[in-house]
Amino acid sequence: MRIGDAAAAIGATPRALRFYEQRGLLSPPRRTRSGQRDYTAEDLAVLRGIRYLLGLGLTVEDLAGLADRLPLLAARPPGPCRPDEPGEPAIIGTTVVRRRIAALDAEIERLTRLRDALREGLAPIPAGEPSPAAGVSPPRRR
Amino acid sequence: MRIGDAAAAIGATPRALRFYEQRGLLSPPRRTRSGQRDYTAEDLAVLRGIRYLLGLGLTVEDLAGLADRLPLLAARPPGPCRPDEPGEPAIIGTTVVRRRIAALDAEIERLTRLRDALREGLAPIPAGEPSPAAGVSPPRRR
DNA sequence: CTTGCCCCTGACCCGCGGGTCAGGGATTAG
DNA sequence: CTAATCCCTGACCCGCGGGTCAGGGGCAAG
Repeated sequence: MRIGDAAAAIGATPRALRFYEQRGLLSPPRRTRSGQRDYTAEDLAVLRGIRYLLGLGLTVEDLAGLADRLPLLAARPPGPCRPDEPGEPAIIGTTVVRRRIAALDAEIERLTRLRDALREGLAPIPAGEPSPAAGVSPPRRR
Repeated sequence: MRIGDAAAAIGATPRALRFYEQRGLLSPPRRTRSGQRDYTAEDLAVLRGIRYLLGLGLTVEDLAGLADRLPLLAARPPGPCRPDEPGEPAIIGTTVVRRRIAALDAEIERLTRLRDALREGLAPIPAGEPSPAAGVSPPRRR
């Protein structure tokens, strides 16, 4: 299956598939004699898993760190993950996922505070220099 | 007052001050004969207002749309804003602020759903193409 | 006069998940 | 054979709030 059809099958674009490959989320698919990418059904399953996890809020970088487990996840019989089972792909419960949840929590709290401050109305503008940690610019990770 | 001192006084950088000026948040300050920017106390007050509102979550673009009201806000005696008073700078209660609050609400809800899905554990990967509206990529405004 | 710090403008850089183009080759239908 | 459609790589683009550099001028102290 060539890249255009594969992309359409999972609801993505050819560009996205090449991008995932470049970032190491997906092992490079076979090529035809003329150099065109040829995706197998297993590749499609892995790609669906990638899209699913991205949709859950994980980043491309997160998934690059889990790349070796992604085929296992895709091959696993459907059903909720049991992180404590040995042999589970253990995507959930990994450090990456816990960190992402913590990051989401922090971001949610930050936005909630902002919204409340804005809703509260305009308090007097503090005279001194605003605390630099007040974060006028969004958090630059790493 | 030259730009370095002005920036230090409000807890920003010279670059940020030039940036606000370029984006129309701040009316261009006077220049010395040699072309250096010279900030007055009123300029500093407006700048503090800008930093404060940015810290509340408004964007530079939002403030550019309110630029004419910012000096009024800075000159106003301190105290909470009463949006219904005539003559108030009426920053709060303007369309811009309501839109920003709505945007924050939407973003908070989106992140909350993501976090819950991630916390929930790994549901089976849906077989079909993931709904393209599921927003694997963050919302591209406008 | 020199040294050292400040200021000027213009231009490119960041993260993130790709979109979009440019220039060239492959595949397929008619 | 030709035309249409696909695919390849490499490079630049987006928003956002500035950071950082490059190359040149200003200004005060010693």
